[in-house]
Order: sequence, then structure tokens, then C-alpha cells
Amino acid sequence: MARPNDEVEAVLQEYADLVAITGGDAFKARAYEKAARAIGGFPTDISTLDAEGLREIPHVGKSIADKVLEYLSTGRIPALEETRAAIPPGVRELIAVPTLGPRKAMTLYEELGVSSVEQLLDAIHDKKLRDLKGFGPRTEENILHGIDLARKAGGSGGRILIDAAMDVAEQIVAELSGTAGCEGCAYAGSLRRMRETIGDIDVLVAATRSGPFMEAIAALPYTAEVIAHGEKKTSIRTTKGLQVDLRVLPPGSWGAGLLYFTGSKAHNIRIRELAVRHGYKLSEYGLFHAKSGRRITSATEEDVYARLGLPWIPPTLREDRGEVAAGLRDELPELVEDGDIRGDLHTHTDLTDGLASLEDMVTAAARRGYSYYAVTDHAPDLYMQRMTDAKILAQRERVRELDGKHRRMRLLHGAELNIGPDGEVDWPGEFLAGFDLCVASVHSHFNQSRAELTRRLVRACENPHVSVIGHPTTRLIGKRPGIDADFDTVFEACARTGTALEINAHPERIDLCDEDILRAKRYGVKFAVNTDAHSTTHLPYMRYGVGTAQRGWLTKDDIINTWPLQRLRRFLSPK
DNA sequence: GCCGTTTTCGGCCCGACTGTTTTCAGTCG
Repeated sequence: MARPNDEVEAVLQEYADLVAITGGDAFKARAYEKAARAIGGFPTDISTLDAEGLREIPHVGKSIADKVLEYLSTGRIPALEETRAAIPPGVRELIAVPTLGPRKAMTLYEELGVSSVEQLLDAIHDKKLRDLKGFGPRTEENILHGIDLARKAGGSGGRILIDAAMDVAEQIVAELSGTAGCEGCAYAGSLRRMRETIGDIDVLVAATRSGPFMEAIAALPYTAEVIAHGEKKTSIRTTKGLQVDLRVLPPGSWGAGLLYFTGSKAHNIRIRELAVRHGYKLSEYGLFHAKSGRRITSATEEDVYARLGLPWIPPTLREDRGEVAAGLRDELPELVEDGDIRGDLHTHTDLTDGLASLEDMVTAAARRGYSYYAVTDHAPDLYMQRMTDAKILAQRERVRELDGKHRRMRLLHGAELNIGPDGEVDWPGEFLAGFDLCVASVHSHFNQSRAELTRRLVRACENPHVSVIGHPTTRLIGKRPGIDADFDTVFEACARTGTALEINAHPERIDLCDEDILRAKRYGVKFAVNTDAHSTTHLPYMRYGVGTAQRGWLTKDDIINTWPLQRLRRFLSPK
């Protein structure tokens, strides 16, 4: 089930949309949008807050706090229901069509009575849009195209997994970097912030002449369509339906441009407000004096932040979750980095469902420069893996033989236990004691009650041999929601028992996610960033786990697989 | 509707591109 925060976020966002559609005060609509986002991302369960507590959430004032309380106690907000009554639900559906916004949607409804995508298609077919002011033949085409795209994107909201976006972005950056006149090229946007899914890719180029880059991107083999083509910006759609926006900036504007296009939007608004308070104006072209219009700086992100009294803020923190305030106090966390990771603590081989042999996995891991590496194949309770005591003990022999043979990397022999319906795991304590570490994860019975799921995870934490809870929510992005356990209780149990929570770096999982990490950290939990690699090609997924850990404000000390082996072993020893 | 070391009123981030316009509204990020 959705957290109350998510539910209220959706309700407030709906109200914001309806205010915009009905032509209400645009600032009021934005106020509701801001409050919706703030509540959705707020770490505390809002159903536990009173009016005073609610008003401590940014952008939540008296009016919205009252509406939230009303919603939480009655499930209704009269003001919202009145507005709903005036506007059929299908009208709101219209603004989900690209190129259709609240104004056009309302014109369609008022003038033609259109209140669904179906009716809109009929109206276009009957050429009824031709008579409307502001609607021309191209508008019709764009709407038809937009409907088509929205349908193809389906329920995923058109976002793709981070690794797929990263592949495309790195190819494009390589291509444009090699184009003559390129003085800088990088991807920005949500990809640079390492969000778990990516809506579109933003690529920046620093150059004095933009033409060659606009032509280069339009000519890429996987460019299916040029959506917009201008002097400063070109947007294309790839053959896989991914939108890429290319911006070419004067080299002197690089820092301000990179800052602007990295976002997030909420972070940008925050620092622009800061700029205004200093008597400046900040745009993608630089930081300017508001009055004289004279440029102060824009060459690097560091320069721009510094003039606003801030240290450089890592992109993964730029989500308006307090990073600006922390920066002003010089209290930004020293974030974990890729190079801090000393080993991977959750990996598989072809002894169970992995694709590569033990030797190949170990060789590939050593090549990554790890100082230790754990092999954690599935245990017997996942019976399709056909694990036996004899097989895992034989594997242990081979692991011991390989230990230290590859660039002196130390090997840990472990297992990924299955957390059964009652919280039990595969082997009794005396057998588990033979492992260097045990990861324990939920693999089935996802639909138990909240109480059962919670008790199940807590019992696993209480097992003295379980050191890490693997992919704690078991979600698969775009395919399966996470289990409905009371994770605050689970986090508390992890902290109490000294059990680490995994940040599973597989792009389909990213589990825990950034918001869960922020919540868990407040309980004093430790984390393990693991790839759950089933092949050598999965080992590089570590970067997505580290990015997610950064988004959760984690430092080296929070993450057990950045620790020296001795300290790690102490953590892994039976509790 | 929210917010406040210039303000409790009067602001609210800022700019690019498209399509319909002939000076600008709407949408998007």
C-alpha cells in the first residue's frame, strides 16, 4: 500500500492540476504542487503529525495543513470535491498528453465539451478543432502524435531504467566530444543526479558555434525523430523512444549551464531564490547583478555556488531535501564515492542461478581493484536452485583455494538465505556459523499481511548469523511494487540487532531506494552497497548503488563494504 | 496558497521553442 505521504501527494497534485485547468491563480496551483512534492518526499509518516507538525513541512501553511488533516481523518477534502464536480475526470487526463497543457485542455472542454482522450480523437477527426482560437493544423498533428506517444509509454510514465539511459548518454557524449569545436561535453539532468529512472537525457556542449553539434545529434544512427531544432537547443527522440535534449552553451557559461541543466528544478528554484536575496539573478548563462545586469561569474559550478555562499553541492544531493541549508551551514555530508567501495558482498555464480563460474566472477572482481569479495549463492530453500549442503561446502573449498590468488583480493564465503513466510532461514545456526557472512532476502509470499511481513523481516534481523538484509522491499521497478511491511519497525530492528540493510545496485531493483535510505539512516542503521551480480557484466552496476547511497546522504562510515576487512569481519561475526 | 535580515503585502525562477500569431500565448523543462 502507498504511504499516507504518497496518497496525500497525489491528492494535492490533483487539486493543483484542477486549479490550473479551471484557470485559477497560477501561483496557487504552484503552491499546491510544491506542497505535494514536499509531502511526498518528507521522511516522517504524515499521519503521525498534528497541524503544527504538518506546518513544519516546507510549503505547507495553514490552509494545506487543514486540508491534509481533513483528508487523513475523513478521506475527503470538500474543496477538492467541489472542483472535481465542475471538471470531468477526463479533462485532467488530457493534460497528460504531451503538448496539451491546462489552458488548451480547458478550451477543448469549454468550447467542444471534450472530456476524454477518446472524445478528443473524435473531435480532431471531425475537424472541430479548426475553429478554435489558437489551434491550427500543426496543433492537431502534435496532439495526435502526443496521444500516440503517451499510449506507447504506457503505465511506466515513459521513464526508463538508469543503466539504459546511461548507455545512450555516454555514447552521445563520446560522439559529440569528438566533434570539431567541442570545448566541453557532459550529460546533466536526472541522470547526473543518479535518479533511479530517467525521463529524458540532457546533454550539454560548450562551444562557440552550435550548428555542427545540432547536425551531429540529428544525424546519429539511432535518432528517429527531431522534435525541435533551434540554434541553442535541439531535441530528438531515439529509435527506442527516449528523448534527448542537446543544449549548446558559450564556453564561458559552462558552469552556470551545467548547474541549471543538472537540476533538480526544486534545487534550482532554491538557489535562484538565494541569488535574488543577494541582489543577483541566476540563469543558465551565469550569475548577474540584478540591477546592472553585469555578469559576476559562470565558468564553473564551484564559482557560482561560492558566490552564493555555498560549497559545491554534489549533483546527487540536489533534490531540495535541505542540501542548500546544510551547505550554508557548511554541514554537507562527506558522501561515499565509487572509489571508497572495497568489495561486493552479494554475488552469485553458476552454482545456482548465476551465469559465470566462480573463477570468472572472482577474476572480474579482482580487476575492479576490490580488496575483498563475497560469493553468496542461493541456499536450499529456493529449491529451483538445487542447492545442497555438499555443494555449498565443496564451493567453500574452492573459494578457500582461490583466496588471495587474484591481486591479493580476499574472498569471503557466504550465502543468500531465503527468508521464509515465518521469518525462518534455510539452515540451522550451527551450519550458518560456517559462513563468513549471510545475506538474507525475501523471495516469495509477497502478499502476506503487513503484520506478517514485518514480523518476518524482524525475525530475520534477530537471527544472529544474518548480517545483511538483501533487497529489503523486493520491488522490481516498473514491474512489481515493494512488499507492504512496516519498514520503520524493520529499520529499528536492524539498528538494534546490528544488521545492515542492502542497497541493491541492480538497475531493476535499486532497493533500498533513496527515500528509504534517508528514513533508515535516522535509526542509526548501517548499509551494504551490493550488486547482486549474476554475471561479470553486473559487477559495474556498483556505480548505481553508490549513486543511490549518495542520494540517501550516506558517508563512508555508514557503509560496511567501505570498511577495512578487519572492521568488516567484526561486524559480520555472529551478533 | 506560501512566505519574510529590505516585506504581514506583494511578490512568487527563468528562458527556449512552437504555432499561431504580426507581438504573443502555451507548453516544457
